[in-house]
Amino acid sequence: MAVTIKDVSKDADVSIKTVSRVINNEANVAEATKKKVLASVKKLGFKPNKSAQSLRSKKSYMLALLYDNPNKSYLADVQSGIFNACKNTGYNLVIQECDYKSSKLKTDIIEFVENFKIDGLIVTPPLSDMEDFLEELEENQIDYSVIAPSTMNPESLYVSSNDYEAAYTLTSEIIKHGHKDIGFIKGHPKHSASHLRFNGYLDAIKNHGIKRNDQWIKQGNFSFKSGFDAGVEIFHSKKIPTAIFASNDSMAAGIMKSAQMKGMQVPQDLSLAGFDDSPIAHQIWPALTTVKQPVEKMAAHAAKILIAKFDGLAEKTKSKEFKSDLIVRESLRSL
Amino acid sequence: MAVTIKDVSKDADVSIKTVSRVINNEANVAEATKKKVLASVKKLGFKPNKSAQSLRSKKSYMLALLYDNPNKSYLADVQSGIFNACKNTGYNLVIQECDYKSSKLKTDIIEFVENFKIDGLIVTPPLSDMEDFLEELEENQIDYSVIAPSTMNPESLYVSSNDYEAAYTLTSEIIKHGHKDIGFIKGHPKHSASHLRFNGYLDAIKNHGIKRNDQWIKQGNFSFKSGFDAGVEIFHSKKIPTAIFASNDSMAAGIMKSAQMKGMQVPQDLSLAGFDDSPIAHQIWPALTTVKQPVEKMAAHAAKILIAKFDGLAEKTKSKEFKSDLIVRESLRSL
DNA sequence: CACCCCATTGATATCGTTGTCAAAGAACAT
DNA sequence: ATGTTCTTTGACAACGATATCAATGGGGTG
Repeated sequence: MAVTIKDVSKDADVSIKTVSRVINNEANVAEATKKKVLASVKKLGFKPNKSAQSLRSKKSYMLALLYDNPNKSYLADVQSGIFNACKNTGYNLVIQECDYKSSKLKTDIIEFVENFKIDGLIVTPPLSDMEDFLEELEENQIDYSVIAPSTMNPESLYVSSNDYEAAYTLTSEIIKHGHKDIGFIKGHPKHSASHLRFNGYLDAIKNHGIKRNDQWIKQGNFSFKSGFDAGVEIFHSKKIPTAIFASNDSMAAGIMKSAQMKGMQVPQDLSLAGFDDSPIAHQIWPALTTVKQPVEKMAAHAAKILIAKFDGLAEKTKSKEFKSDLIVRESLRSL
Repeated sequence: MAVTIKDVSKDADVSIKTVSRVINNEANVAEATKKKVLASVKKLGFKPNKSAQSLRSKKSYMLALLYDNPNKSYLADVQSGIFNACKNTGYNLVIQECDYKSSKLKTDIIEFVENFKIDGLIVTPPLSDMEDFLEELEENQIDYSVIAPSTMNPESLYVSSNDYEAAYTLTSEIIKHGHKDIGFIKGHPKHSASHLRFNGYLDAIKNHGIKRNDQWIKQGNFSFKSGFDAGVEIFHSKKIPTAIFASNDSMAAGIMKSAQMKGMQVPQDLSLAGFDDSPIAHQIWPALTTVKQPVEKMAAHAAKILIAKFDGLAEKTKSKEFKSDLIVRESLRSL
């Protein structure tokens, strides 16, 4: 049989409430008592029973990750980050796949949270961009932390990245390499990152005196196929750009494939850039110039601020914007 | 406040124990009583409190997925499969990253299971190949279900795939395309799938009267880089094979990159085949000939048989071997 | 010295289920 | 009619923690 709080209280010769106070770090416990209790805890190897804690305190010590069909490597990174943040905190991670288009989304999630007494949610794009969904959570007093939200409410918990600046920088880099005819593939319209990246691109070409050419600007949805299709379309134009900036790496890889199938060489005939630095960026040849976001760190931080809130340490850990790094690889050449 | 079993018992005018009997589908409840209770349950929208159930019955209604740094898309597929199997069963999924090399692995996992009262584990490679680890689980009476185990113990719960046959078939297909000089990149030595695939290759060439050439057989570890390195090595040989079969797609992509960097064209100068049909297989050009395993279905089945065991339906859902599909794409050409 | 205050501690109720065990009543055999 | 067995049901304890609130005692104040 496992060690219970009762065993500890007997061993340390105090009441069970005092043991409870110690393991919960409550105030007003004499230093000597605390030491005595902690010694017994260690000696007996006592671990509080989660179910009992949960039942009494209405907390489950579980966070849930909400996602909707993201890029697989993105998901893995996010998970990994959260996982590391949870380590040694007593919290655990439950994953929950959602369908952002479902009309039952809100009720399903709320029911899930109530049913499992989930303490808090970590919300990823595109769910993070659904204002009404987040509002619903607030109305139901569900705590959450958002990764890459579209509007950064200073009241709420979030982590964001500098998508706009990074896209601006990358576009400038392409221009510095001598390119003037630069196409752009937009990301999934429901992701706020898509618009940020697009605006970064637009402002960068504008500030460098380059006119926007809508023939070279295509709508994608972050999938490989949408990039491939966009590439096929662009390569049908009379004039072909010398460089294309895709809003993520999968789409850039799609363009590369469509270019190569047309007999074009990257980067000799076409320079390419992506975004995210997902595994495929360096697993193809030539490797993609791209922007690396610290996804794992961001996810870890999202978890940390949520846990900090529960533990009343909100002051120490706050919402934060993370910086991305430009990674220049072979797919971009100088003209 | 949420509806409790007490509310239901009052509404249905029975004791709480009877309500408990009904919601747990216990025997010896009169049909009329059962109906009455179920009506109240529905009317009040009663959902049993997981924490209380868990505390009293020592079950958590949680499965844990154990994995160690797998291919990201594999992980996502496995998760997705388990997730679907859990839907509407009342079980949920917790994920647990492990380090198979850690000396504390066993104790860590056992502690984790006890701490969170995890009902059962789903074990993926390479953990599924560690006999002593699985034995330790049995000794501690921890229920588990294994994905792709190295030895298929009919007593235990597992799902497997026909790695050997698939590798044999794929190799035969390469031979049918006229290749006689066929290299092979082995997978991670701790994964039983690596050996199965290698043996499938070996037997296929042998049965077709082709002699094994160890210069073209390299040890990899399933990573892109290990494939790349193996490619570099092989292309340094005096004689270069006309085709290479890599034990997974990442390594095949690595070889492709190293070939392309050397100025070789795939499949004109070299045919390639991979295994797994991971996203990269069709995101590069030429797309990889490969073998597709129904990973999601396998994972779902692994979860199902575990849950069936808990619910006493073991007879209905059993361990099972899944068949893989050969997918021939452009990376393989006829000589 | 009497008084109050505050820090510390503990006895006991409580969370919402399931487990134990016994009672009540129906069914059947003697 | 009586005894035996089986089905159905409920009263109450138990799971292992936290919450409430009152008791204790040391220290400061007038």
